[in-house]
Amino acid sequence: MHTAGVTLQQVAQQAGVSLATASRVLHGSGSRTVGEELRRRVEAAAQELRYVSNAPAQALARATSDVVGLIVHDVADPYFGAIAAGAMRAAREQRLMVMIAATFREPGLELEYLRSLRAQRARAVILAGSGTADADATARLAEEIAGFEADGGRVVCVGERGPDLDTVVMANRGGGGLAARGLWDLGHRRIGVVSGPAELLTVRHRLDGARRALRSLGAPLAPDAVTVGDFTREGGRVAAVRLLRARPDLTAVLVLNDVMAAGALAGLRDDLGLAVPDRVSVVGFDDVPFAADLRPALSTVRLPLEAAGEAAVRLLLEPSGDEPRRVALAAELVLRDSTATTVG
Amino acid sequence: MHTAGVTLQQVAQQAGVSLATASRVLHGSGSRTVGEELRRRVEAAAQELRYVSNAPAQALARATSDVVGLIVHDVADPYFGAIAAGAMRAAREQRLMVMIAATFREPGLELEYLRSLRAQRARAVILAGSGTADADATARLAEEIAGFEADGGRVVCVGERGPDLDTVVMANRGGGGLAARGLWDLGHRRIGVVSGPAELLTVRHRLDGARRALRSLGAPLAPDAVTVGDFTREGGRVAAVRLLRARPDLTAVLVLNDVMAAGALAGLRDDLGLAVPDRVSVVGFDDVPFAADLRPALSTVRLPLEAAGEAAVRLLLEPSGDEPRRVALAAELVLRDSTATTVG
DNA sequence: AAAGCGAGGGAAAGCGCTTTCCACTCACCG
DNA sequence: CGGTGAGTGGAAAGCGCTTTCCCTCGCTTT
Repeated sequence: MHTAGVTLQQVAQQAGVSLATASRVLHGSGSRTVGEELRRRVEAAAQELRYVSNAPAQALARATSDVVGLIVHDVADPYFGAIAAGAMRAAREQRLMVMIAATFREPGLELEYLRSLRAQRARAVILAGSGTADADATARLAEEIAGFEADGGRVVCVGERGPDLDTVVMANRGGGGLAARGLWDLGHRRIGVVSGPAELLTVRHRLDGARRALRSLGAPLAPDAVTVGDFTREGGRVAAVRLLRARPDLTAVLVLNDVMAAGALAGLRDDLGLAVPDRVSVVGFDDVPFAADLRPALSTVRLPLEAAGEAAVRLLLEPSGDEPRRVALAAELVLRDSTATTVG
Repeated sequence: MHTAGVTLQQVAQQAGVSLATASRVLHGSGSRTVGEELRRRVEAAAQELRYVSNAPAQALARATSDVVGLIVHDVADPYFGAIAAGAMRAAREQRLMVMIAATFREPGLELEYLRSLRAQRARAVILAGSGTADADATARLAEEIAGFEADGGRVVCVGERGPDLDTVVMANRGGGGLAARGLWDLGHRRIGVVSGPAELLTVRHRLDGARRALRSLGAPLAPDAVTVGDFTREGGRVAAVRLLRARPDLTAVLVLNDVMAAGALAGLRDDLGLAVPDRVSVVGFDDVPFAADLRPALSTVRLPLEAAGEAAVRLLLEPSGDEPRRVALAAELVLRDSTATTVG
């Protein structure tokens, strides 16, 4: 396999120059120049032989590559899709190749892929998606990250993972507060939360932001006003139904991501027959592309997902300093049709 | 960069064995066995030194790698998200790494990424997303594909690209027919189509399937009943509005993908004030995850997207034969709430 | 005019790994 | 008992490229 490839050696021969010269013409890193005549000959030969350089060989000789890894939970999730799109756009400008790995939400896989990327001698990896509160998994990940960096690679996170890592942080706490206050301003006093798995840091922060805001507003979140579901559409549906059965007095619910919110909307309508927003207001989180197309159009906390992907790639290019770098991205509350004022 | 890595040599030394033996223990391809005692020592040493193999070096020595490329139009598009998810799941089982490249719908980029993957000595590449009818671009792509295969790589397409390529074909024609007949069976006689860019093969086939079905039903599609828009939500909205302004007598419209259909639904409602499905029925194409969450829930032609991604990876693993391989995947019409019977 | 210099070219030493040979050790058999 | 061959271990030749070091050459300096 892959035996038939044309080598630089052959190009050099055909051009009547040395291997070194051919290398300098075709992949030269600037420091050395090659005379006009020879340069022309080499380029012509490469063209003619349809030479394609051998990236692994280059990576070996240079001890670095143009590959950057992107580890996400799920490629089909619009949240990660948006981040990935931003990252790939930025990567393209830097002529980097992006290698995406999906963990399907298994922390073990995350570790495995990080190792694999390390084996690839990827120049950097972006860890997108929330870290978990599982101390053991976090420690092993930290160890692997340290190893990766020791090998000279860069690691940047999108979303909180730990204080020593370069990260693009999105305003999860801030967004949670924004949503809670937005609901409050609409007159809502009995607000519930449909949360995701508590071990996800993102979820914790969002919930925490909402909780604090509500407390400072003088209406602390009751324990039975929070319910947990899977971070999927179905999880959102089930949890929302459970929440409103337990607390039928709630007039508004904050759902901690849009995909779950889509499920919640369906559950409230189809399973419970509750009108949104007349009977209960719903606010989502993320503002994924389809949020505006749900009916009622979903009010949600917008996170600059694509920008986060781009920021991550930019961060990658800066050498890591002594201080961990942080880029903070703000959230914004987008009120659409799933929220209404209440007299209650 | 990447200088600090532990090498196999060091592991061998620490274990007191030769490089060859260490290689056989750690990456051995089965043909040779190593004695119990030495094997144990090597494994212990690797563990202790935290050895991580150098994939580029392996790729160089073996002349093959574990990377497979996946070229899509847009990672944020749920259509590709689903295909990618299927592919990654299958790849994982085979311990392959998937490298995703997004072309953002520029044919030139597709070529560039294919070259780049070839340079990486990727074991295979999956070309997802429709080919184009542009003969020049297709020819240059074919040439690059031939080069890739000459180097020993495999190429598999998802969606029609050319008769000589191994491909996973989805029933685009069949699906178009299904949708048309479905609408017909609901009593619709004046049916329009919101199409995507005509140079996309997928679009052509879908349109062609609908056209044929309608013709055989005795109600050929009038030229002014077809309108073209961008393959995006906004493109769908604009085109649908244009179509129904030009042909207000239409009682049903087939939109050639779900993302566009979401836009069409919005346009018909907000711009034109036309009730769906009472005044006009809408059928989409693909059945992306959010289709059921649109209101009215979108009737659509379901394509087995994840299965297609998986099938592509499986196809990759089979050696390419003399005959190009084809895997055909069926479409299915899913009737939800955006379609209704009409009295005609 | 001798020395110094910068620029362009090539030889060759790796980069870290796989794999082909070759060497050696033991049964085991004729 | 030499011969045979299976089972193991190691030496070493690459894989295709980058890069250091050295050499030559044509000029400018003093």
